Amino acid sequence: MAGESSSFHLLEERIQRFIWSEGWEELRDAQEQAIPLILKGDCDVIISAATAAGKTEAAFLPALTHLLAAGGEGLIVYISPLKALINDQFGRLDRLCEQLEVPVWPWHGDVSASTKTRFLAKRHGVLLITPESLEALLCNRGSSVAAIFKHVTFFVVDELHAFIGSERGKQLQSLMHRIERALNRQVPRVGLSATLGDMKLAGGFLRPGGEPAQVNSESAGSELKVLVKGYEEPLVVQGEKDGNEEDDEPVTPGQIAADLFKVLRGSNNLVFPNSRRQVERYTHLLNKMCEQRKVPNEFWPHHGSLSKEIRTETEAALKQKELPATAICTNTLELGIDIGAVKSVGQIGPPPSVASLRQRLGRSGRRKGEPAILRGYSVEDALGPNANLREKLRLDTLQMAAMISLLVEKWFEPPRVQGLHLSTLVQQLLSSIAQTGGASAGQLYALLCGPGTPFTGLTKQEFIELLRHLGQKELVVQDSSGVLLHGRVGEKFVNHYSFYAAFASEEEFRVVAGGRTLGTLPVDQVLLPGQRILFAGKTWRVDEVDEQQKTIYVTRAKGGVPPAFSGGTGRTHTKVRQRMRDLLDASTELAFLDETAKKLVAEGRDAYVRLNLTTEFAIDQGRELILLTWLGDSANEAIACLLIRRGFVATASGPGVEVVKGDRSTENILDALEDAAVDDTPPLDILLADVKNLAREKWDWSLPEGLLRKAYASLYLDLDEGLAWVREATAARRD
DNA sequence: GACCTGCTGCGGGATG
Repeated sequence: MAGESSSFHLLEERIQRFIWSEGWEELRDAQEQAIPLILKGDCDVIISAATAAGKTEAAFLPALTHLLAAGGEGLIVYISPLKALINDQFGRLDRLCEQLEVPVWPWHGDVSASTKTRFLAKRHGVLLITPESLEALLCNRGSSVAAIFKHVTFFVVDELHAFIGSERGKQLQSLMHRIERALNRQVPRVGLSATLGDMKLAGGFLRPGGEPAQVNSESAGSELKVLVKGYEEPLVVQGEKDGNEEDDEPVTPGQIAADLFKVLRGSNNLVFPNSRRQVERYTHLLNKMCEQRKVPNEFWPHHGSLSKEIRTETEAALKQKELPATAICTNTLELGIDIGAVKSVGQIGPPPSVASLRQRLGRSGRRKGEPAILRGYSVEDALGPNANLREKLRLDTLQMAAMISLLVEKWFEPPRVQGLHLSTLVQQLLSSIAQTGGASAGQLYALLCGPGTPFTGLTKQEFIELLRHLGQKELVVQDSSGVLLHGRVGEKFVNHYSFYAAFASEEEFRVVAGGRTLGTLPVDQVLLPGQRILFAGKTWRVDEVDEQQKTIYVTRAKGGVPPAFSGGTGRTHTKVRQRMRDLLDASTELAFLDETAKKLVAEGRDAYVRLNLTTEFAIDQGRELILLTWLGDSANEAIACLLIRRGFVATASGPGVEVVKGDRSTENILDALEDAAVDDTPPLDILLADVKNLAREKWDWSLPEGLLRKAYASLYLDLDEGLAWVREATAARRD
């Protein structure tokens, strides 16, 4: 190592000795690159490297060297999205830091108050903390913030991609910013991630307006093996049931479980079936198979609704080396908690995104010379006389194939940094008032919305409008000298511990039909009267949405035909949809598909040709017209809004937009599209005037309508892309 | 027909 590594010699002597004693043969590429950059302690750095490529060491070896060179009284603040990750990192760092005589302080909700008190007395070393705990520190110890963080030398943000695009990410930006403002100096920020689609965008997230130094360590091109198996769920013929409940169960999960049992036993693996319900179903099937064959169980469940004990048990089964273990899990096992390497990753149904698939696959093939193995399972319904467009085109299988082909090309979705997250601005305003004991509107605007701040771009006029609105809601009040304080309601929120999280716990609408509650529905879809929803196995028409009572009133829709597209998982990017269309349009063989999956793709291609989809984009389905755009969800939703504004009932749905025809013809709808194409781009207040239920984030309920529309559009609508499609599509029609 | 994350201060009582 001494001869080849230049960075090794830059490290503090005791750190060098630690590396020798660990028996590391060489520094990893990311570490070699990052050490000289971080060592200087004067710039932001973003490190993108594969899982287990030693990213945390790449940050900490030089950061600790820098800290020791400055006399050892400095503080490194490491911020993690998970408590479990803090516990893991504490174990890894504490051994090294003990030899350096640098204290390591874990700080999250499960950490004892005595540890926290001891840190507050010492204030140096390495602090491992969550955004929520940091928020609590700023809120409750506002007057000491400058003293507590006086000697901070670095912010290290782990799993950066897990923060981008969410309220929590905006909160993190704001917390680091507020500490810097309290100190009146910049603190170098180091961001770590395995999955950043666009380093420039991620850099702008790490520091608004910033351009950090980049360390991009491509994984040494470890080989990827992929096999996708197709399955066809037979049609249930009406009248054939004999009352035996077993007959109602789909048959493909049993077939898939049998395959998993056969190929996964004897090794460690992860299987992602995309929902908690499916996790339960597959774990149950696999446990039964182990039992029937009188072999020890090797299959363990892991998802967010399971108790901590059960989750820990599954993690322990994966970690121990004596017996093989496979976890059936949701994305709880996507982030970097320590479960060791796995042989293969199973994916049942299309993954939520290419980035997520890549993150999942990062758990496999981590040892030198071993390939990463992906086993995909794709299920389609057998085609009957009533098959809808989605089924005919075999869209799930196409999406799986498109995502894998993009993964192989090393493409994945860029981080979604465009969201304004004004919900979090409300939280940060209330928290800043707690921190300072009160502040003027001008001070708060400069702190949170000025140049280089997390909420830059909000005009002073909009800010005043927001403050007025918060005043009406009694979240803030202004005293006679103009200082803003907590209002009666604001006080209540801030003084409860639930205030520290920037994200809301799941909120659901009740679905009511004729005075009877059918159940609850999570609020993640635009709803307006006239829309049809699928719920409890039946189709309904939405009559009224009561946002105060959080209730959706529905009546049975005639016919009972389920919607042609029923929305997918996650938000699908335009690039994925275009790849799906390219695959339908081509005849190339996809080598990673088995015979059944190939047959399914061939059927999709046949339907694509038969329906003339090479040239036609408007597909008449009788009750609805489907506009097949092959765009991402944000563009489709923008197109739906353009039509809603012109009096239609339209919904973004899968690769297109579904428009209810009612008493209007296909020509009427296409005429409206043409009008939208030639008109000026409508302002949001007009575009979203009739759309209800825009509130998505924790504090959205407290925003004035105009800002709520702006916040919603920033995250969910791509009007430019939608309009570009409308113009192109209607131009083709005129020709 | 998705999924995930997080949480303080204080008072009362027991124990060393």
